[in-house]
Amino acid sequence: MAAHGAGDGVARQQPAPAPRPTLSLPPRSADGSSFFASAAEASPGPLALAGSLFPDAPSPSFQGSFTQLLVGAMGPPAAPAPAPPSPSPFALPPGLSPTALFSPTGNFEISHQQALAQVTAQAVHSPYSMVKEADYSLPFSSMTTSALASQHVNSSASVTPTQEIPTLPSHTGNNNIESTEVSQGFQTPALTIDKPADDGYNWRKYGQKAVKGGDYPRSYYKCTHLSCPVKKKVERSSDGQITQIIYRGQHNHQRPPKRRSKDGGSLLNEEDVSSEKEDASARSEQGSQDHSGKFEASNDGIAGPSSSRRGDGGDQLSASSDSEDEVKVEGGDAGDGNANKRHVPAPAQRI
DNA sequence: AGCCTTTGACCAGCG
DNA sequence: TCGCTGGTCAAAGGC
Repeated sequence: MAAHGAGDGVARQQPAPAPRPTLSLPPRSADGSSFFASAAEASPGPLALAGSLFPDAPSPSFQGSFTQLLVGAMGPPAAPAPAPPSPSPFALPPGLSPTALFSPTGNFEISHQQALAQVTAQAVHSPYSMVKEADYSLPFSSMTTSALASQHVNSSASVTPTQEIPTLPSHTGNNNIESTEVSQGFQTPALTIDKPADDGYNWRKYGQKAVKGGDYPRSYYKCTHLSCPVKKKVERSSDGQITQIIYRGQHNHQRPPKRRSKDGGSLLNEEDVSSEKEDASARSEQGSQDHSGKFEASNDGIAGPSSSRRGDGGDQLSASSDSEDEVKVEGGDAGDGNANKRHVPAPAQRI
């Protein structure tokens, strides 16, 4: 109720033509019914998934931009570590040492600061730590990088790529995909930009709502690509910093070719090109990770004036699976950076 | 001119 | 069955 505001100046009259299908994406998206998971088949599992995420993470291109991210995985001292199936559920990118994120045992060995330090250093390349929500509930002690990141970020404020991880290829051939959420925890920049994450895709915000558990409104974004079903939810902290990003679905297209690299400068060129190539091939095997693996810092994730945002036409997936993948990305900075649910009493009220 | 963001309302699922 | 919450739609406005 409160959230749903009561009166608005816009008296929205609905002719109520026809009951809209739950997920039906209007004209823009063709099938709106379910999130495809074609890629799902290809994905071996979280591990592979993660691994594929950062295939070539360490790339010079990153330097300029991604500063933040990462760290999310560092949890408070006593991480529950529900004993995941395997010691380290996630394959980290070459450049990133696992220890920075998790200890082999599942516990976090390093202290915040340490981790931070390492992470920071490495974060530049690969920011993520993925956690399967289902498996763990890592309380991300946020803050960590944020401060740090913020510094970096500040320099390139407008560029802040925030977190990326477009859509994981899918999470694996999981059986219970229903609500499986892979959460990747990493911190986000202290930046407060509207564009939550520039993963190279263009997103359109289609909604915002104050969720109960969260203090702040959660924003809903859709990939603007024609028939791309990918959506993402972005939660922010009081500062406006992104605390969590949940990707849902997989891109059935490649990243938009052109992306202005204003500040970040280096992002796409090389990667883009190569990524596209890889994409094609990779897609068959991995789904759509390619993008995931690359972090591009571009400031215009969404409103990129330059390229034609829509209509690349790349839809080939047969969207036919109901598996919805949700990938969580946490960027926290809020003190509570709790991964899954933070119990925040006050449901932020929207002004 | 077109796209994106904002924002209230509607709808469905769940407890 | 009712109420709550989350998710999505769609009009209006802005860039």
